[in-house]
Amino acid sequence: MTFGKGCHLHLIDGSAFIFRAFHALPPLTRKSDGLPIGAVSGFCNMLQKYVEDASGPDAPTHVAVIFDKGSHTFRNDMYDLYKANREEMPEALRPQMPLTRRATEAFNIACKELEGYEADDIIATLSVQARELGGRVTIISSDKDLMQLVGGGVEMLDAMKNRRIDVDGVREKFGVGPERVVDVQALAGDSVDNVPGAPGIGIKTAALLINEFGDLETLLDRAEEIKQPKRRQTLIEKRDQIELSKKLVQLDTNTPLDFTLDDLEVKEPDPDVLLPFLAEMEFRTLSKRIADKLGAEAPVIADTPVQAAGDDPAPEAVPFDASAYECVRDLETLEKWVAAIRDRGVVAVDTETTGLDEMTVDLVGISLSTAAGKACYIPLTHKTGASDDLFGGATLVEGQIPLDDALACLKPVLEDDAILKIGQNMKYDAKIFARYGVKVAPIDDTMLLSYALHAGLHGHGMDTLSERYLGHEPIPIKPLLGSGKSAITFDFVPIEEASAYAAEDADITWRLWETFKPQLHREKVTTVYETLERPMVPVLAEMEMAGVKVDREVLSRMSNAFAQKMAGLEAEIHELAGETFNVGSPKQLGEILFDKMSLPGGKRGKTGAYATGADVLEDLAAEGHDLPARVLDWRQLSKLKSTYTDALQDHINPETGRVHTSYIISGAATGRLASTDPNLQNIPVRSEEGRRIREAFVADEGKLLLSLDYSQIELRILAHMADLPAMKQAFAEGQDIHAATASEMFNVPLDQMTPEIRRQAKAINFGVIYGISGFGLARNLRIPRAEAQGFIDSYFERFPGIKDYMEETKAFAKEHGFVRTLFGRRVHTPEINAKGPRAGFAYRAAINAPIQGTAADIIRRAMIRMPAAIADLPAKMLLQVHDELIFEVDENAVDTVTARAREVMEGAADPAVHLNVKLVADAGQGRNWAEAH
DNA sequence: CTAGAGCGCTCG
DNA sequence: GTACGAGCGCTCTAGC
Repeated sequence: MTFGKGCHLHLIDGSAFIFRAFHALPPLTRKSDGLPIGAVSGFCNMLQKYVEDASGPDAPTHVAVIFDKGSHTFRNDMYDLYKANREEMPEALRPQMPLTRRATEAFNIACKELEGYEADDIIATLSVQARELGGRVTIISSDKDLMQLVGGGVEMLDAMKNRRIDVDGVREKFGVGPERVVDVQALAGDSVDNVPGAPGIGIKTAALLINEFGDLETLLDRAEEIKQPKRRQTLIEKRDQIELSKKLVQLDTNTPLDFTLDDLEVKEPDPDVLLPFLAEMEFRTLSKRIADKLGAEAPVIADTPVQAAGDDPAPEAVPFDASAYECVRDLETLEKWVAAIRDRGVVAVDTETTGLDEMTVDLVGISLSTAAGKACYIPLTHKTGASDDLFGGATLVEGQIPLDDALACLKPVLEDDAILKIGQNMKYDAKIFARYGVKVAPIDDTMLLSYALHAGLHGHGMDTLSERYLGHEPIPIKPLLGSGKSAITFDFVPIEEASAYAAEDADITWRLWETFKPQLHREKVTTVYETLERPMVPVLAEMEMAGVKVDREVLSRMSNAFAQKMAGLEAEIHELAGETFNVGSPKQLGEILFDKMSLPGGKRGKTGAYATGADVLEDLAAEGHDLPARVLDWRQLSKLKSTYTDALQDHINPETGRVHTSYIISGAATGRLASTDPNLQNIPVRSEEGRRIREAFVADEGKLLLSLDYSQIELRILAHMADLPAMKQAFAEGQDIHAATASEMFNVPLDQMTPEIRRQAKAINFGVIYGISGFGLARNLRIPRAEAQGFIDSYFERFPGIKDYMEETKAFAKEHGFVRTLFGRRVHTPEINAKGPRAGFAYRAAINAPIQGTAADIIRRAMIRMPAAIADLPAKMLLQVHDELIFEVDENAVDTVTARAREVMEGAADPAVHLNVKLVADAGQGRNWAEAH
């Protein structure tokens, strides 16, 4: 059939399909030989789904899958940095690229690519040709670069979200019509493709400008007329760069194709070609399904696994469907769910609450899921009426199971040892349930599964995971709750909407569990998950619920004292400046220092503002300038007041009189915890004035605070891992490690050590842990770079194991894309093979991660064993600060607890790892944290 | 008013 | 252009 009026051309962006498939699926391999095949599998499934969906009245008459070919295109000739910061193709994906071409042909769909051109250019050319012949075009892609083609019978279809994008859709995305999209892109640039654009101008501003001036050329010609000085300057100065950007984003509609639209006519797949291909790939489920469709016999695929048995197949994709969720509004229905859970032995659980602070919020509803697509929501305390009316304006919505009845019904399964409860960030839900008298156990946590598998690759929030691994964008909570002043709490969300949202969360959690759990074995992180991640949940939940007592009076007094001092300093600063300004504004301060007073060294950062960091001000103060010296004092007080004495008071729980932080288990890529709301891991200690904040952290009456901290744990780990005999011996002899290092490096006997030499050695020791560089050390010690490099060279000479460790670690990271701690924790370093400064960052992070991560593993092991070790004593573990644990202990039991805790901490590496350096924990005690430290 | 970016500072 | 890993408060700007 000749292409013409009435024809409908579908153009599929093949690369997008492949990458989507690759990232959405676990790393599947072909059973017979282990060839990575996940992307091909996903690609075939997507093609199959496409073919099924594409039938019907709006079916295409012509279709092609378009691929990129080669990494060098004509755009690189215009701009050699085009797509320069693209990550390299993952190793597992490379061999799959040709297979996806074969797959396309096996489905009997035209498969097109052209050396030196991107798929987008071919798509552009074909779209224009089809339009000129009076046909319609649907581009199956979500790539915004293709939006310039929309209009005049050309539309886009985002296959993942199943959303059509027409001219209005483009307008929504870019603020201009398709014909002006390239103008907006030329201004806004694109960090993914490394299109420079105009710095400081994003899509919103670009659209505004284009709409005002009509098009890019007019805008650039009349740039003088722009009112905002910064924009005007940017557009005038960066004109060449903007014009180049336009050429980069403008698609080529005249690519030299060696085929015509007529060649793309839709053809039925040939079973004799397609089925053998699927058999070769060993896609059992898919070949069966397609064989049924084509009315042919499914090919027999031999089952010759090379991998361990118990290797689960990828979960079959069940589409997300909110209408399939059940809203449970009576006890009989809930009992049916409970029976189903008992039958299944496992359930995904999620709670909905009135806020985010587990210690104060109320339970609003519970959702459950027992299979992909099968989920329910149990509304419990949804209300209606005025949410701010404290006098009964809000009333409970009818048709909800009474809270106590529902909990009584669920409690037996939630506490049943034989039933696994899955959650996403289960610590949150477990704490909520605990407050309602339900002790949830045993558990799995999809957030922690992802963390064990993917630390360093991406975040582990549900939205990220769902989009990445399920290809599904969860219902956002924003539209339900609103924002700002008008925001409501979840109990005022209508049950219908709440139900769809909440049940979906449980459904997603279930599917993530199905996706991740089988991968633990394959990726060899089962032990990490089971001994370092999951057991942290109950331990941290206990610590967080215990909280630490904070004396409001102490903070309040300090706050007043700080305020007075600050007022005095502020007056002095204004006096010295000769005008009043906001001392807290780095921008205004910079202008005073470097413009008005013309002090030396005014360096501007990337936003054009002067840098006024402590290092800059210290240099100026050292030259005898009073104003920067006063500002430094003011800043210190300001920090202490706002972040600590003031903000901390707001975190005192009125019921407990204590501060309950929240630890994020998957917060740091290295295995460290992070503390939030409030962060109790950065309470001041280094300055005398700051340290006094710790006096406000107190023990309850009759008790003391006890602190144990690992002495030099990271250097000890380094000495072990890099095998540094001199350092190991110094530790064995209990020497001052920095002095010993200095002695070794500078040939100074210990009894002649000076503080200055020791200080330098200390800086170098830390530098090594951080992935040392001459530049970094020079800046830290404020010495010339060459001198710093000399220090490093002699360090490497005296401790040759260091160099080997660094080289081996780097090589391992480059080969595998991750590094490991002594306990097997993986920390991914995806940028290690990048180009430019990013590689440097990745390299230093790779050096540091095994050291910092091993220390994190060790204290986690100690924390997990601690509750049992002190169970019979009147003591509670309250806080962790990376290498320190803080307890609250009855006065008369302090010595016993110290001994027990020390034993656990010092033996925490055993028996999994035998360190050839001993671990030492120092202890301190007192009425408050300042005394105990 | 609200959201987000950037800066600066706190800790191990 | 750089030391590694985090969280949070303030200012400033853009946009509703």
